[in-house]
Amino acid sequence: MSFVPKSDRPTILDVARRAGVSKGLVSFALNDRPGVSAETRKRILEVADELGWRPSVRARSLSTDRAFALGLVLARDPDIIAGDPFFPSFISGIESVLAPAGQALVLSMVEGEEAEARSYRQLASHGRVDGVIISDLRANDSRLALASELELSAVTLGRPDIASPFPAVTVDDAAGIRDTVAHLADLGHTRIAHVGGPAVMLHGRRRRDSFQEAMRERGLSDDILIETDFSAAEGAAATARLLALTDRPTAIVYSNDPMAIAGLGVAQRAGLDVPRDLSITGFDGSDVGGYLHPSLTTVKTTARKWGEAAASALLRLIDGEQVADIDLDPAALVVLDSTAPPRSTTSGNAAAPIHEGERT
Amino acid sequence: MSFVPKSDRPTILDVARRAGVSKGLVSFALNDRPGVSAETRKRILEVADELGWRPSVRARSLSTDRAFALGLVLARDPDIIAGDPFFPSFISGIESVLAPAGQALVLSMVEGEEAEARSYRQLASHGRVDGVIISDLRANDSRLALASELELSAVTLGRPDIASPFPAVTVDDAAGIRDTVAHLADLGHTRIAHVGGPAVMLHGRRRRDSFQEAMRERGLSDDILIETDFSAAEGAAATARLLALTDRPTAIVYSNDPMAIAGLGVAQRAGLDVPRDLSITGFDGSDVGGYLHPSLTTVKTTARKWGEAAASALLRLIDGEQVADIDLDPAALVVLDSTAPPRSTTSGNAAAPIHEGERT
DNA sequence: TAGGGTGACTAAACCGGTTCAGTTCTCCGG
DNA sequence: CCGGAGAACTGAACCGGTTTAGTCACCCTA
Repeated sequence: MSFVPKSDRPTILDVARRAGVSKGLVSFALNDRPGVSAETRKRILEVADELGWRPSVRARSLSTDRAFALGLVLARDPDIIAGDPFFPSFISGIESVLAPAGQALVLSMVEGEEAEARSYRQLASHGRVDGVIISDLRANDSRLALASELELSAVTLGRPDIASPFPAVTVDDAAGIRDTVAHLADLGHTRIAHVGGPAVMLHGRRRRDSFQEAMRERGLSDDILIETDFSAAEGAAATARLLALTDRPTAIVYSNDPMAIAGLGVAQRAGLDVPRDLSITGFDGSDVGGYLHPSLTTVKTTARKWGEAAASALLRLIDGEQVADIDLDPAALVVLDSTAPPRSTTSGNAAAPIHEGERT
Repeated sequence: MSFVPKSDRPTILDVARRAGVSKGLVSFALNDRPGVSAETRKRILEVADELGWRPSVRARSLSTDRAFALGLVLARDPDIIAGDPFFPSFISGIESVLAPAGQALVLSMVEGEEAEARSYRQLASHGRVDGVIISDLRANDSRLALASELELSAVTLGRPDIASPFPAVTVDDAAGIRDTVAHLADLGHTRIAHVGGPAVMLHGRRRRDSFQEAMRERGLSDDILIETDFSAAEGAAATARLLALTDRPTAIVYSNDPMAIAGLGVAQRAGLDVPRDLSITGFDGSDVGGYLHPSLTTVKTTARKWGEAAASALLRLIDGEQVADIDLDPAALVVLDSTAPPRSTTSGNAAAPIHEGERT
């Protein structure tokens, strides 16, 4: 009859017995609650340490009705997210806050708004998360009401267009767009187009509005606009349409990098010299943009910081703190080689022919 | 004294009382266990449905010692992941299996191997997940032993180079590389370079080995190799070095798309005409590659299917099933415009000058 | 010296499931 | 007609924490 070593991790009861107290007192000591004498607390913590005891998240979860986890639901087409450098950096920012706090991130990637709502409901009803980060805000976004209904805490990325019970963590990308327009206008461009994201997405709309505002301020016409779904495919299609215009723009401001890169390809395939025949700018700063020929002038946002700020705000909110809106450093224009003065400031008709051996 | 409506969700006890049975029996009925008569089971399930009862994941978690969640730990630099279209599609594939199964995905993004190990330990000790998907396998990967030690179930993406207790879910990317080399050789290329990922990563190494093998089979020299970290930056640097060779290659096979795109930019900036002076191929098939000028010949892997297969294999494994290795459809070459016959098959010295108005 | 207040601590209920040891009832064979 | 097996079901322990009500010793005050 040999001694069987107990392989299981110690529980609060092991600690209590070893310290000669009740398990309730161990719980008090651990959670810094009053009613424990200083020396007893010390002894308990020492024993806990000695035994290598870590309280079970599951048990705490059941008794405190908390998940100790945050949720992020992404509802965009994976192919579009794939081109977007935002989320990996953003998530790594979240993670850097969560890991030290002993919290976890539950990620859900779905397609379509119904699946999105279902996902939120599932996270809530399964008690998987205590709060959610609401990204890619849409106009009149139903997720605000949904999160309230589900009694989830939440922070929004950007400020909603409707009354919101949740703190917003914001980056002023309007500044980046304004700088972009100013940069192009200073170079001498007057016909500037904007290829934007879906207007139903607030940041898509905001960038478009900022574009128009900046154009008007300069006395330039603000109506060469095309709305897309943020995909490279639609960015390419939009570019083709713009280049086919009789009085075509000399510069295009894209709302993200994948579209700008696709647009660059389309322009080059049409025989245009970028930036001499056409200036191009992106948004969100992908790594690869800097290595294109020409390298891409873009607006860099600080996705990682955004993730950190959102996660820590949400944790504080869940802890019952009052959390105010947070404004992060504005997005910054990075000027590289895809922008230059238009070929001829006065007469723009010396441009290269639009059509040329296109394939596909 | 008014009646206070009970806002909380029903528990198993509510169901039991309403059905006139003990809560144990409700549990049996729910889990399809023997010992419940057909009509009683029916009644219980009806009552459960009527009350809208869903068993609490937390409570089940505590009593069954299961998390009902899977973990994915990504240990690459976020900037590198950002350029890689693989993970979003992969994750969406995972999700499509998990959501209907009532399981969740816990995602962790860290930098460095120590942080990676810490993350696995935390997931395990907090009981956050029942199993993990091990991606980006490395040579002699310590995570296999770690997962065993932590008593986590696991599946690996690709076959490890050491004995593994876990099922592998594999895509034969060797086929894609072989096809790529065959395609280039058929076009008449003889000096073909390979810009690969880190050799410590098995898929980086595998692609390189496949490249060398395919080259040797054709009787071509297989030693123009550069190893990188998969980043656009190193892809660009590698390209610059290759172009500076006295007898420079007429084609470059890159191990992922971001490097190929960066390489394309470098070549063009050096005044080369791609594909006439230099053919270029990518790997993994980013969305944007198809819109570049020239559009990028690449190898498309089915990331989404990979995610589905890995998740469902892992769920079955956790359920105690025996799971065999799974081989998915091999990666397929997609020929677009970035590959063409070399300018001159016999004498290659009519190439354009390397240096030209470079900025940055 | 009784009464009241306070600090330290314990016992037990509780969170919402699962599981196991029994209990009851029915049916069947000898 | 009795004994035993098996099906259907119950009651309670259990998972590992938190929380509340209550006990006890001690000190201070009138």
